[in-house]
Amino acid sequence: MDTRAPAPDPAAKWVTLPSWLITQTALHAHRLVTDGLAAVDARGHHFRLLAELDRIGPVSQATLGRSSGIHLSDVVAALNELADRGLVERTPDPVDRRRNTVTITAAGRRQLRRQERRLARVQEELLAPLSLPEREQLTRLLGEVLRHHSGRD
Amino acid sequence: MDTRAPAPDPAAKWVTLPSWLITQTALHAHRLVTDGLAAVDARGHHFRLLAELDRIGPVSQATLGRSSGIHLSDVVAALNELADRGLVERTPDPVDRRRNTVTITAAGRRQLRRQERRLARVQEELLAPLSLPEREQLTRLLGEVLRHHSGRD
DNA sequence: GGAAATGGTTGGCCCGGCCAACGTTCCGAT
DNA sequence: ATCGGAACGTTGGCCGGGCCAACCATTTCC
Repeated sequence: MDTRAPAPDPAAKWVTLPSWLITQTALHAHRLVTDGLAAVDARGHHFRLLAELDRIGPVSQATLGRSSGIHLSDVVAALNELADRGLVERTPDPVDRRRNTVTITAAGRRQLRRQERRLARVQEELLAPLSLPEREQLTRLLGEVLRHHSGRD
Repeated sequence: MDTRAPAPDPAAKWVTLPSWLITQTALHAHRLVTDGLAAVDARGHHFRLLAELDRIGPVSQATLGRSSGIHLSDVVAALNELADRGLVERTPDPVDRRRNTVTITAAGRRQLRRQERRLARVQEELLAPLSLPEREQLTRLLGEVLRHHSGRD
């Protein structure tokens, strides 16, 4: 068959619903990010975890999950993959034996830099059609909406 | 354990990346839409299919999939569910026996109205923190980005 | 000392987007 | 007129990201 992503008929009225515009734009953004990260053998979770690890230093998996907004069960899985690649180290916490202390390795930091470079280019690509003030407008508005829906929902 | 959606630490620098803002806002939008539709026992695909069916009249599944931007294999599944609920009718096309002609029923149209009402309220909820001109700005900018990434990728 | 909370792990579900394979039917070019 | 390629419908499967439940070990609080 086809088989490819068909773009919906622009005449449909629902394609102008804000919820549609946002989720659809997000789909493209997600694709760009996914592809960009895949080019350095990573996925979204990997980046977020490494970035937080680099920012806040060695922590337990639970606090890492909290500060990166990733569900603990997913943290476990992603951390396994990162550890397999030697980008991260898991060592038992001597003071609290329930905990694993997770530390980013030098290789992990290098990989993080690669990912950051990649993602920077993705932003450029994503917002290509917008002028600089428009980009700022957009991020401001999105930030506003996001903040509103973050405190409580 | 927790178990709840943790919000990432706002101090992380990656939470200001446009790609993050968009996908994250989309997550909230998606939740609102999903919940709204679930309240009338529907999902996104159902709405899109019914809406297109109502707009363009009886068509084959393939063209329906194209005009609603849904992969054919997913159209089949969603159509099964709609047919089970009596919201849609599948009749073999006499002139081309490969095709099924899909028609929205009266009940389907009523259900569509319910969904539309629901979704209208979702938009309100989603954009609550924005003023009217801001909402227009946002939809304009998103539309722009979306258009840019739709021609080709 | 014992109940409750916390940490890690495993296994599973959902939605939406996608792909591959297969049988049926139709159509166009030779 | 035939025969190859294309379109149609269907099934079954994969992926990413978000989530939940259950479970055991450990620790903290009463």
